[in-house]
Amino acid sequence: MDAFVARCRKAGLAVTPQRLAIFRRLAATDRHPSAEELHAAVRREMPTLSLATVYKTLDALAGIGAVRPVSRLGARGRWDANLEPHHHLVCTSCGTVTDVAEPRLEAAARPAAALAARHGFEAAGHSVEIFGRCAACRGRRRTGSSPQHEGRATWPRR
Amino acid sequence: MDAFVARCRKAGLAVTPQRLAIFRRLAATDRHPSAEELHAAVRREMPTLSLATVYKTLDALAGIGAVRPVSRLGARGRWDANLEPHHHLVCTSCGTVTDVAEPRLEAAARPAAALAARHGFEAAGHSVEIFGRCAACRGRRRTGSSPQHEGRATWPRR
DNA sequence: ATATATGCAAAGTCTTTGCAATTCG
DNA sequence: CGAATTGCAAAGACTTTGCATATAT
Repeated sequence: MDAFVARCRKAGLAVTPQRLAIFRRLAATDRHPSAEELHAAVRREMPTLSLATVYKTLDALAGIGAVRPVSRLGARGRWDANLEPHHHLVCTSCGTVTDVAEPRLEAAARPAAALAARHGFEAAGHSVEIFGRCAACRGRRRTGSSPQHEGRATWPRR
Repeated sequence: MDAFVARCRKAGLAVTPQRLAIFRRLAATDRHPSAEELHAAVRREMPTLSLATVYKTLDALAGIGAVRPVSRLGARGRWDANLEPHHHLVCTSCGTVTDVAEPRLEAAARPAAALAARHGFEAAGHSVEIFGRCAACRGRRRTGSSPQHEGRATWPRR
């Protein structure tokens, strides 16, 4: 919690009761709540909290890397007809997703099935998501100088 | 394409021009389009196609495993304050996401950075998504007898 | 004091649903 | 022909935005 406050200060973000409550709640669960679930939960102790503030806060905290979306693939539905095992390079800057087929990555995830079984989980498949910056975005250079976390939940549409 | 038709027939899904066009388009790209992007694209050759049909079709095709959402994590935004490297067991039946920390998976995914670099991609991290059925859903038993693909894009909210 | 953040309400975007007309098997 | 599918329009769900008020530093 202290680290969180320090992080906010360092980034120039005001430390408000709302942000503290939202972060505390998110840090206390591993259930990967949605904005609405967080809102409902935090609201019990802070009944005036608005849903809009939850959205704004998550965005702000993701921006400083204090929090992150569960998947880097963005919040919108995207579809694939490629049923072969393959993995994804997800650009956290522009949001493009590039397929990669790499047998070594297959082997890599092999311990996964055993791991899953230990949780009583019946694994049907897996996929590896590698996130970072694509060639095009690297070429474009970073705009700012402050550390980039690029934790936004969605990206501009193509 | 023949395989697709066979798959529909086998599953008892009617083979309509709309479904053919949507599948053909999706199979022809690796850009992981959204429903709206597909609609726009297919519409050029089939101007009467409605967006609602695209949604219904993707859902139907995912149900027979002919198509799948890019991520099994669902289309809604979910958040995480756990910044430690960890992976996810995603239940394709109820949609719950369980964290797993497994050092061996870390090591195993090491070829990822090199792989990404070969694509001009600057990897910042990765995560492994293992999908299947969680213990609770296995206990609940399958309802039907036909093959389950459970490719739906979203799950009922908790 | 002043720049930021909050809360509200309205607007915007994405997705689902109900239903009559149409099409597939 | 009977069941399934389509297109439309309306409803629903989720997220963002503008702005006046309140708050953090």
